[in-house]
Amino acid sequence: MSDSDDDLPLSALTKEVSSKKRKREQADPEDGDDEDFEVDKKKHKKDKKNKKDKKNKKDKKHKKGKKHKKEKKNKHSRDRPKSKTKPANAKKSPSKKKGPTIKEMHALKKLEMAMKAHKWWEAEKLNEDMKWRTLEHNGVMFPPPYETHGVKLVYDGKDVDLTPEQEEIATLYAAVPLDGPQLGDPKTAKVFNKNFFADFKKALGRNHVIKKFEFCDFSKLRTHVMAEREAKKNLTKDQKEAKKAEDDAKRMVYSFAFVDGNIQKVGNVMVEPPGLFRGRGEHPKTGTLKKRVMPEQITINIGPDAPVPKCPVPGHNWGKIVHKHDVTWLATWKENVMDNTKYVWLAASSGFKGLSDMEKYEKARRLKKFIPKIRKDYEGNLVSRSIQKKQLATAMWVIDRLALRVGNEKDDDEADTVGCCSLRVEHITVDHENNTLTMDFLGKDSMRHHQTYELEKNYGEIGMKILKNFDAFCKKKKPDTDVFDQLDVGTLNDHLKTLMPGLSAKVFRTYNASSTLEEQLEDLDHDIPDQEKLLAYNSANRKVAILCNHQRTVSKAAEASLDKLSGLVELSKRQLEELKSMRKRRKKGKDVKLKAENLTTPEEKREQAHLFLRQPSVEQVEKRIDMWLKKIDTQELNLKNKDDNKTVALGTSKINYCDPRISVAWAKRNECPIEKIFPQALRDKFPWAMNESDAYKF
DNA sequence: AAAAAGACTTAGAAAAATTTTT
DNA sequence: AAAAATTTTTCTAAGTCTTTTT
Repeated sequence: MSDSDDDLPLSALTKEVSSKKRKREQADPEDGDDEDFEVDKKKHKKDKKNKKDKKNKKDKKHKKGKKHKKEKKNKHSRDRPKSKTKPANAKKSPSKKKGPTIKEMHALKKLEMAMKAHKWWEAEKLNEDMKWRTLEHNGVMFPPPYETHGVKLVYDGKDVDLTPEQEEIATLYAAVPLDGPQLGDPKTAKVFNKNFFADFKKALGRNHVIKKFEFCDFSKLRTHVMAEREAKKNLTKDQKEAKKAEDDAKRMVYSFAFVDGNIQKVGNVMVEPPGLFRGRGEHPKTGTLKKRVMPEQITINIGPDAPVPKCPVPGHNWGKIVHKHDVTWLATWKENVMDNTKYVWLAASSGFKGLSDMEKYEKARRLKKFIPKIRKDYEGNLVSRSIQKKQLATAMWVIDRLALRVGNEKDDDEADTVGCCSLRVEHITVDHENNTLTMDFLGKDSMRHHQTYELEKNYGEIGMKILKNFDAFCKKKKPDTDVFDQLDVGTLNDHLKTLMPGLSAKVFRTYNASSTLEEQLEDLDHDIPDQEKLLAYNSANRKVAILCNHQRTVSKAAEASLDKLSGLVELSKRQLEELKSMRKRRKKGKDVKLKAENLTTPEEKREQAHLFLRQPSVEQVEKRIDMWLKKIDTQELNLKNKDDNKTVALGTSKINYCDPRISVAWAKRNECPIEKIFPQALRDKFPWAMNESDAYKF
């Protein structure tokens, strides 16, 4: 967007975009179907008339928006830092200068307000399989073309000249970290290198000097990639800001769509750039070249009356234009590695995403009401004479009580991971002595699920039936055969539908997570610090994350910081001991070691923090002992918290599983500011939940 | 009926932004 | 002011489940 329209109102802003579009000429789609093309032509004829209609609509909307804006403003001045509401002042002071210029800020601010003004969750619903009436957007952004750098790949000790295409692939390889999840693990690295080299060779063509991966030396390229990264990091603050502003400006054009006349944020604006496929775990295709996506591969979904955006790649055009009212994507293409369909969607804050999210939580609440009936259903069938029924019942118990995913079948060219229905005998251990069931398998994203369940202790008679069933299902079977050989996901979900309309296996996880959060969130003293409220919230959140097996790998940095912290605790404890002996000495009137005068390094200062400058009284020493006891307490608590959290990812359940109204209600009841527990993105994602009453029950 | 395609949600890693410590 | 630590956002892979095709 050019500078000139930064200060225009929203209606004018969009008009400007549209008029740009109108000027553009739509070239013939290569093999686009005739029907679609017809519509485009018609649209061009109608364009002028449409413009008028649109303008009227927008103006109306704008007025309506204003009313909301006022309400918003009041609200915002309360919960937003001053610096954001007063950009005019902040702008002048050089220290506070950040993000877009004030002009751009105005435009963005307006867009933001317009988006927030539209309460899509209160709007009238369209009929069942229609997601939109009108849809306008500016297409998708493409990654910039590759720029060659001329740094050489060394083969068998000699520099090799590569074409730009070849150089690009080699450089992509050089960017893969040697200690990362792909190349850091010898087993994965082997597959990665094999797949990469197969594609690299294809790009090199026949009879190229490069024949063997082992003779390729990427170190020059690697150094180059590192240097570029470093250079980027070392830009001055101003340079970084300028670059960010420039990138944002380019992105801006593509960042918004109009759905039924309402402005909405687009999610993944840019088509995925070329790269080396980084599958998780032992993925057979890891390292495969993910090719650059050309406009001809892209299908655009847009309203039949909306102007078709111009393809931004010179000399190219969109593959196809469609007007599918029953889907929510703006663009789609086929990715070459797994042959999967990729989409451009609206952002999480949009009505498209939000509406179905709301429905998801309502469905989970409905399940809560149905759960007694459902349990009755499967508990009876746990002892059915039909193996099929028994397996179905047992699987339902696993999904209900252990919160496992359903476990669809997977292809041979995917990582070998499982869920409930695809569990194999090798994943199960039944312990008849303790009456426990141990599951050890790789789940989604190849995350290990390793749990021992105390079936008798925690689930009594039902638990014993489950144990017996697992034993029976695994007996006399090879380790690599399915536990539930008589059951498939389709059958299971079909059965669930008979128990509750619209029910499927995944709803259990939502229900389970949300009700666990509600159970675990206790009401607190209002006058404790926010920090402690947050801790309480996180501990409830952690229970949910553990239930759902949401994990993260401990980064090196996290490991180091933990070590450092435990070092600090050790130090404090040593100092405490020293203080105690100091007390003894002072009681006997003996002198104690004093703090050195000229402590320079931080370590020295820390080491001697407990010492005094002159001989202390016994009382003074005792006071300090108390201080140190408290200090150790906080440090140990802090350490324990971090340690408990290090392998657990709290975010996933917050974003995807926990009904946000539970959190909002809790925050209200406990006078905990919502931004302590929901960062901006979450507040934007759940606007429909932000005003929930404090009495909300899931 | 089975397989494949399609559309959408869910997921952890990595990058970027922000806050805290030095 | 720089660096380190921590939090938040972005990216895209990997699931679920429904619909369409064979």
